[in-house]
Amino acid sequence: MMPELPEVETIRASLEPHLVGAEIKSVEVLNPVVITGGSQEAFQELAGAVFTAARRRGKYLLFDLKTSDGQDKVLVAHMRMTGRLLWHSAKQPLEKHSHLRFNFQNGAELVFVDVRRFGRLWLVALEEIHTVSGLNTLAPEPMDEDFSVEVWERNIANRKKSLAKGVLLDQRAVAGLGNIYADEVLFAAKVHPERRVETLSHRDNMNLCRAMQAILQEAIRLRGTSFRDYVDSDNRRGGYLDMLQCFMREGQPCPRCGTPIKRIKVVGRSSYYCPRCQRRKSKAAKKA
DNA sequence: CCGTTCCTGGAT
DNA sequence: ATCCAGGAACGG
Repeated sequence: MMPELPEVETIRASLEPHLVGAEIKSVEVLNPVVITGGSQEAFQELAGAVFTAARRRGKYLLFDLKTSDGQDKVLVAHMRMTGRLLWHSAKQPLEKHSHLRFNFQNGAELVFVDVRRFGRLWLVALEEIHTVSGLNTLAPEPMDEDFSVEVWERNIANRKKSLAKGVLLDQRAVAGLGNIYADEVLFAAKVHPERRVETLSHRDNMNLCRAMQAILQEAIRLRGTSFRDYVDSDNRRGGYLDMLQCFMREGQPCPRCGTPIKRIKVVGRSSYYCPRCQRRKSKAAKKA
């Protein structure tokens, strides 16, 4: 559930060795509603194409393809809430809510399954990749060299009245965080989810950036968080669940100070935080 | 710029 | 039977 950057990266990494070099035999569009970019026919015309790379950008998966007539195309996938991309080395009966199936020459198959049908697929020419909604306005990767506290501060400069939680979830401010890791980052940086970003000190912003990088890196290492039913393409669960400090821990003692974790709604999302470690007002604001 | 909408299964 | 979860597009 809720694939965020670490889960999407885990899916990418687990798919890469299977997918790269695999030649498509046929594509079955079982439910065209998940196709946002490209037509049903365009997907079916991928027969003969070969996957050449498995990339990730934020929560988007980018699968490069070379068609049989030499065109460069990209299959873009966003899992949203419940999307799954499953690799089967041999044919299997279609499970419920299967929407698209790639059949490969070697007998393997790749199935896109999504109970809630929020997930989206695009098939675009490589040079048209910017037409994928959200991808063109996506902020830098928090783990990349071109991300820094300066970039972060620049990206949040025009939305000073916004709440910290809302900005962490905004893919135009930083790519890849969702509800789980946003709460964990705020906890690690000791920032209240409802803090207005204009009140954040440079030190707060540094702590936030450091927390993003450290938490995402560790979550990737542990293959993501399987909080309900998230699995990677090989049906494996992630190991970060036990590392969660506040998410889904309402009423349980804060790992730092023992104060019971609170749960509130912020920008329409459940937000878990420690009311003692994460003060709503900055120290400077309280003195004034 | 915030609230609403999409969608289904699981919880109550 | 009703409510709730939530990423991102969309509308007021």
